Amino acid sequence: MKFGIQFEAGMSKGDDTKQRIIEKAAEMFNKKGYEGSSLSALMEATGLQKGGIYRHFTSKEELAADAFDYAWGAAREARLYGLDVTAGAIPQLKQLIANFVDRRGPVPGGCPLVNTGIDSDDGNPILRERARKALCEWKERLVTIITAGMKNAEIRSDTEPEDLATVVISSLEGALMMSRISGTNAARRVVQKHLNRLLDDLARPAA
Amino acid sequence: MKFGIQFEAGMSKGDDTKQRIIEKAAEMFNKKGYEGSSLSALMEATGLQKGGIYRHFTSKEELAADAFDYAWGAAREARLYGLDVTAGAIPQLKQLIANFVDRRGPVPGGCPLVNTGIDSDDGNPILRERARKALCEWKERLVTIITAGMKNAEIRSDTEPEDLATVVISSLEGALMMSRISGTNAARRVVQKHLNRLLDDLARPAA
Amino acid sequence: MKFGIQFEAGMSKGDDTKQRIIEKAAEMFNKKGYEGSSLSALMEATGLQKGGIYRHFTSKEELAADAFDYAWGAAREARLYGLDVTAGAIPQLKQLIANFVDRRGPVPGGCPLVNTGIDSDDGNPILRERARKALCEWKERLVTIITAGMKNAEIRSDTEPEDLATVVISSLEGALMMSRISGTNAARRVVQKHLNRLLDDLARPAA
Amino acid sequence: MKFGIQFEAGMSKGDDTKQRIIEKAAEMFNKKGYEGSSLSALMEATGLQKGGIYRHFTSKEELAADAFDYAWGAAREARLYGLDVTAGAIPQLKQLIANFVDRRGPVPGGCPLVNTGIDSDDGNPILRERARKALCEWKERLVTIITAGMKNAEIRSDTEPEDLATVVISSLEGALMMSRISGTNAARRVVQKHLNRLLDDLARPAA
DNA sequence: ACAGTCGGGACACCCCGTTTGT
DNA sequence: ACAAACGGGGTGTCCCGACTGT
Repeated sequence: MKFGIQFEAGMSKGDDTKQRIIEKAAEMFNKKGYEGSSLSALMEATGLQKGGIYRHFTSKEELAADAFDYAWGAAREARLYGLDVTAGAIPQLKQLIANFVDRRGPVPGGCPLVNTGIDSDDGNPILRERARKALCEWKERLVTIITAGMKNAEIRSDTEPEDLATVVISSLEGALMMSRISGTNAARRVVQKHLNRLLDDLARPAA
Repeated sequence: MKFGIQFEAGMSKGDDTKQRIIEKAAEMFNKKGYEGSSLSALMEATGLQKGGIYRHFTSKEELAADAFDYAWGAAREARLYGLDVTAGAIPQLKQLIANFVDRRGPVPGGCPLVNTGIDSDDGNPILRERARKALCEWKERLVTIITAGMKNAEIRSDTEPEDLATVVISSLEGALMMSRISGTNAARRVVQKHLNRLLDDLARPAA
Repeated sequence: MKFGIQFEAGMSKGDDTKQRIIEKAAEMFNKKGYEGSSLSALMEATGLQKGGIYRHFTSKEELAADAFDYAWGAAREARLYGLDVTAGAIPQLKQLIANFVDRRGPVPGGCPLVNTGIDSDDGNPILRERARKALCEWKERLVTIITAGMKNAEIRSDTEPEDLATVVISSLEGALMMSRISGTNAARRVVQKHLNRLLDDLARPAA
Repeated sequence: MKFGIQFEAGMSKGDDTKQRIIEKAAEMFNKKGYEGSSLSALMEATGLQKGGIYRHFTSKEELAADAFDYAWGAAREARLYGLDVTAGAIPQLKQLIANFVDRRGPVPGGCPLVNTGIDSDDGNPILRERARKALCEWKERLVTIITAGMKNAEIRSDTEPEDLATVVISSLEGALMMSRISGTNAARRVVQKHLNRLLDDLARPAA
């Protein structure tokens, strides 16, 4: 299964081309930002002409939106990898954290959510809205796991699911950012260790 | 006192103009990124013509570097506000966190460190290096506070100063980013609460 | 027949436009020099917009090179006009000189070879090289005629073909230059007379 | 003795500066042409600021005119070198030709007369006029020598002084141009030989 | 008076995202 | 899907006037 949005069967040649454009564009936008990505560069990357690109997208902004959906879908999938065969909320969260730290999304350039959110936080309301919604859904995903863990007494009952999800996401994304700036992945490891210990604390009954 | 880098006395008219350009540019770059900021927009913001701007900077990149120094200087100062009159490492850290959550730096558009780091993480090596160095010094600042707290037994001796600093920065910057994307400041409050509790734990003697 | 380089059949609309640009540019470059010719002026002359011009040339320098090829091709053709139906080396040379003196090349502004050579003799190595090669081929053309004349005893055997070609070209180009500066064509006539007498001398057997 | 136009005694510091500017400018204009020479480059070459230059000249065009006068004065002096101690019209002409071929004027970049004349032959009427007048005077100089040679029977009486001067100048300037384009000085030598033989012919009585 | 700073507009070349014919 | 053209905007540089301190 692909990322939901994308096609599965009956893909014509045009759809295939569109998908190829999206994949190349996703990488470019994720690495260079919206303004930093030019259609000329995309032409070279795809081997198409401008007209060939504009057949599939009415504007650069729409292309960027589709590219974001693809990139974020890929990133989300990578982060959820293996969760469906993991039992228990705490192990699932730990797995998710490990995925975040270790697995590189198929789209290089860092977390599409952060990149797009920051890149478009002035102007470009379409992208901004997509990033907002993606973040919201992503948090809900964590909340769902945490709530399930609380239901079956795996996680302390005085936990606030929303708050825990927020802390996990903040720490991870912040660590990813530090890693990118500093050029090392030390921050990711440190935060992983910290979060794992935090989860262990939550697993213990309240004192 | 200004941010150290900037002038105080003997400012000729030209220096004054240069400073005005930097301040406007810092805001623009912080909000729109490097590629998204055009000199034309800066012309309008400053009321100067191209020639008037290019007298003071040889290129957009140099201007961006100066603007970053200014913006980051302002942000750091805001985050360290009041720390010199606060006694104790733990109160200092809490004050720093509160500053981060509550005080808006004089340069709108989010944390210059994050913005610049992510914006320039491909290409633009000059900015990238400045962001890297700024992050490094910022972390060292926290490490210094933490180490001092451990020396006078205020903080548990089994704490790793580097790791704690990394966790604090990651969480805060990640929370800021979530706030920007979601449009609320809920994430900042949550992470503040979380970090304060963490610090309280570290203040207790090891069990 | 056009100037060899240019197209004759299968010209698409784009090629036609490109040719139009080249022709206008050739005149501008020949009259105003490389630095003195602006793209804006070319826009006006061609009726195209910036984008329409830059589709066909990646840079001003490339355009200048194409324009030189065109202008020189036209000039050379004008100078060789009628030579193919002229019998004998001496008459051919006289015809060539007359062409030089009387026929205006289709590209106004003087001899493209001289203009380009002098205009680009510092910097602009591409143009400089084209001018150098053009001059070399031009001289060879004269040498070929002279050598043929010597072979069939039309020209004295103690003639140095290279030297004679050099003298002819120097005198003609120098005269053209004097004409341009002084605003009259007296110099051209004088040099024509001089060269014709020189050729007559060479036609006579050595004393 | 300097070139007449320039100062000899009572030069204040300002005049000295002005002269320094002129010398640098003369070289730049001679090498790069009017449009290709920027005041910024001249600032760097002279070590002065814009204001420092514009104190002495009201515009770039006036500066170019003064620079031309200087460059041409220097070139003319070089070409006339030693003529005052040479006896006889034919030896004087040969000396002049030799000077042209061998002596490099103190201002690099080729013959200022040709450069300026061609560079300014559209637009820039001031420069154009100066070049025209300089060429006229230069030819008169040769005519004077030739006429004197005819008066004392050194040169054949059926010679047209104007025509001979035109031929000499055309050949020499044309040869200089060929040398510059081809990068060798072969053309200059060839034309020198040719002109010397021509002068020898004129020295013999008419047959 | 005069060297030098500062700023002003205009324009350079180049490239952008977009639309159109086909 | 492409080739062509369109406008407009990008950064950078130009030449020059006006102001500033000496």
